Amino acid sequence: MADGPGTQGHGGESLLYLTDEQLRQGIEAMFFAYRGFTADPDRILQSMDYGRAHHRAIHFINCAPGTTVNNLLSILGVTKQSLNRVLRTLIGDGLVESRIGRADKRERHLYLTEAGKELEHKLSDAQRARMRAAYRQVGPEAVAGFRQVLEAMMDPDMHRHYSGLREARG
Amino acid sequence: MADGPGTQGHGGESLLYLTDEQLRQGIEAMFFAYRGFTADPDRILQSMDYGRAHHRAIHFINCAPGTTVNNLLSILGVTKQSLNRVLRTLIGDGLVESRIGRADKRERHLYLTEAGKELEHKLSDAQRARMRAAYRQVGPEAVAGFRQVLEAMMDPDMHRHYSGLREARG
DNA sequence: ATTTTAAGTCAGTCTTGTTGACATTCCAAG
DNA sequence: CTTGGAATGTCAACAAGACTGACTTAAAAT
Repeated sequence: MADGPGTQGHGGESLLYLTDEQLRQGIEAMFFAYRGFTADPDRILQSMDYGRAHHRAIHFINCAPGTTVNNLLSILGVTKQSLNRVLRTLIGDGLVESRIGRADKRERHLYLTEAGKELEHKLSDAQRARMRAAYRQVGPEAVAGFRQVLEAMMDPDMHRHYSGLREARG
Repeated sequence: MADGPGTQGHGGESLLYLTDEQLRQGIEAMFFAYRGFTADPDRILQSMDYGRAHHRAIHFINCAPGTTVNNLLSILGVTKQSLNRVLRTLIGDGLVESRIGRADKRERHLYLTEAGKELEHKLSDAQRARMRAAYRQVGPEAVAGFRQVLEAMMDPDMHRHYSGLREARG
């Protein structure tokens, strides 16, 4: 506990970046940044009676068209009851289409309709705009470091989903 | 829309890190990483009938002892009513002390009690452990980049709070 | 034929956000 | 001094979105 600089038992390189104070700053930065990260889509969603839950569903259905409910469940890390409430409204509003699987008729495969794709674009454009501005401001090396830290912070299960989605897209 | 590589209008340096696909990956990484980021404290809190909101309040009261309710409000970005419910349980459980301001008797100044400090340590130790593991894994340059991107992603208001807290601690 | 799996539903609870109404305190203009 | 805002904080009621648990239906696997 309460590690100071140099108490890591290593030697040689500077370990200043591992002090409790540095870690605390990282924690706060993560907190404030995540708020900024979700702020723009949240504003759009609020004006149409949707919430962040709808955004997440739309995002991952768009990434992996034809995904099953079960698969989406494990990516989002929520219960099926919780997801189902969201999905029901999205299907009812004609943003998502649910097709019965032809191989396994128990499964429902999820797709965005044209209206769904339109909303997805609106939301991700807003989010990407902020991300792009930040990326452009700091340059490619900082972005590479950013991504490395984020990946290292994920739970192994989440990292599996993350790389899975990346590979599926090439 | 749908920027490809090199459509930024700049020239020279590689802008591959600004493609829509790269930005999309950054968005997903942020989503999954934030879940990991909060997972450990969430587990601790769940076992004691508290939630993430309690954690946030405790964290920032610890950073800025004697802060007023109003100040905490603007940092956390919630309504005073929402914060008040959380604060009431924390005060009732003896983790936070609320002292009436001597200059302005409308204000309440907030402090952690010994029990409050104990819980704060437990929570931040868990969160720092994950952060430290990630930091150690990727090295100081990546960490510097991580912090740069996070700062660039914050809303200006949030960035003000963030630097404010940093300066207050030296 | 039985069991397991995928999906959906209904009911109830909890956390945490919201708005609205209200009490207290401060301060400044009359 | 008094009175009328403005600021601060509290109480009450409600909504979104997460959770659990029990249950149904249909299809697949054994």
